[in-house]
Amino acid sequence: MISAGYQKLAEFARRLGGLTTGDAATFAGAFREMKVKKRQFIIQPTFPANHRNYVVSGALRAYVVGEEGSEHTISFAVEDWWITDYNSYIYQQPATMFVVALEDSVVLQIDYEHEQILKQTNHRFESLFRQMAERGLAFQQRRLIANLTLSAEERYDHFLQHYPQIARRVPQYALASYLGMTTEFLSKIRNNKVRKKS
Amino acid sequence: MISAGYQKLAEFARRLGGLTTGDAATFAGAFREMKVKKRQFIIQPTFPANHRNYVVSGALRAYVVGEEGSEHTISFAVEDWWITDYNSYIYQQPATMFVVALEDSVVLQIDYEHEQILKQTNHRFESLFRQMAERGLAFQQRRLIANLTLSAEERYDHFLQHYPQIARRVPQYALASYLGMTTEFLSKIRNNKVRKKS
DNA sequence: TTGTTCCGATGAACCAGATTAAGAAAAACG
DNA sequence: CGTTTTTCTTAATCTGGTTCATCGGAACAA
Repeated sequence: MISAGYQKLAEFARRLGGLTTGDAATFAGAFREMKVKKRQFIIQPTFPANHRNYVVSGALRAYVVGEEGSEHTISFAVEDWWITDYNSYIYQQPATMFVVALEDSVVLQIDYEHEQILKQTNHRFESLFRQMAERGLAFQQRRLIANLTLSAEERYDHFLQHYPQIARRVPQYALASYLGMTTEFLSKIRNNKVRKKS
Repeated sequence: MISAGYQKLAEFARRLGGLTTGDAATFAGAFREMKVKKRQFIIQPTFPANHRNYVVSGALRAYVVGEEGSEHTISFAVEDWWITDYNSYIYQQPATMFVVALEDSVVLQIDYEHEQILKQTNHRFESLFRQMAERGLAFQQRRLIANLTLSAEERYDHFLQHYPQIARRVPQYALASYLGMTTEFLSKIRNNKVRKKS
């Protein structure tokens, strides 16, 4: 009996990559399951990020720490999302991010070498990874636009609109640092304590 | 006699994708050359971005226009770089960006359908596009970190360090809006008119 | 159960960077 | 060329968001 996690991942591969059931199973089979406790790290600076992680359940957060010690959230991942220090993973260089579990979670990990083999053995796997990267890139670009274009309050509203589940689920300090503002200010926005125009 | 532009693109494909000389020529052959005059647009909102553009010479700029009419530069592209409205291109939806030439330029364009055919016909082409997307994603992530982590002045210094040629080449208003600040403030930074700490 | 540590709320003082307005310099153009 | 348009500079003023400091509650450990 295959775990529910592997089935979710296989379904993901079938949906996005158009893989056959057999190929999807092969794909998922290259991953190994890992349980992560709340507050446990799966990626830390200095060490290279050796895995790409598919989230089966729970929630994780990637962040960097600035000069003065302030944390800046780079990404969240909940069920059916992916997370890693992408820059570290693809270039196989030391990570600059932390990736930590916000809740007890289950992830499926593939390591760099296995991923290379997968991509070489089947054109469709290669295509799947390409699509994941392209979607990630498009996502990042949309986020960048939001950051450049919107005010703090608008960024929060925008996030709420697009990811209401996540906004409710992650701690406020994590969301604030994702949106590029302080916890205090997000608190004020949430409680409507910000002077509005007119 | 093949134009110098096609040779540059073929060289790019050989270098990044590890293509044979023959494959690289096939790859480059799927593109068509286009001359773009300064101030000419190659992508505009409403129309879908039908092409991925490789810059042979010149410089281009992608930007969005916010509510109130302010421009925000999303990316620059000079020789040997790529540019398009990625979100529009991969999902084949109406563009939200403008892409305009900052100088008279020459670009090589491939349209969406031709790209799909390329990817299907040769695993190595698929792999090349995957790598381009991955690098783009890693690049975006580094930029996001810089935006979240650094002050306006630090962002400028950081950019200068990494892309001194571009900083000198593009108009100041374009650079300022790329770095997420006003032209006026960038002017102050450049002329050391910003109050420094101690 | 009682510390202890973490997390969010609130308010006052402060500041990095925006806005506004005007002119100077440089580039485009006929 | 000279003229027109675009780009850059400077300075005064203003503001969205930060910083700092304090408090209350919830989660957590022992």
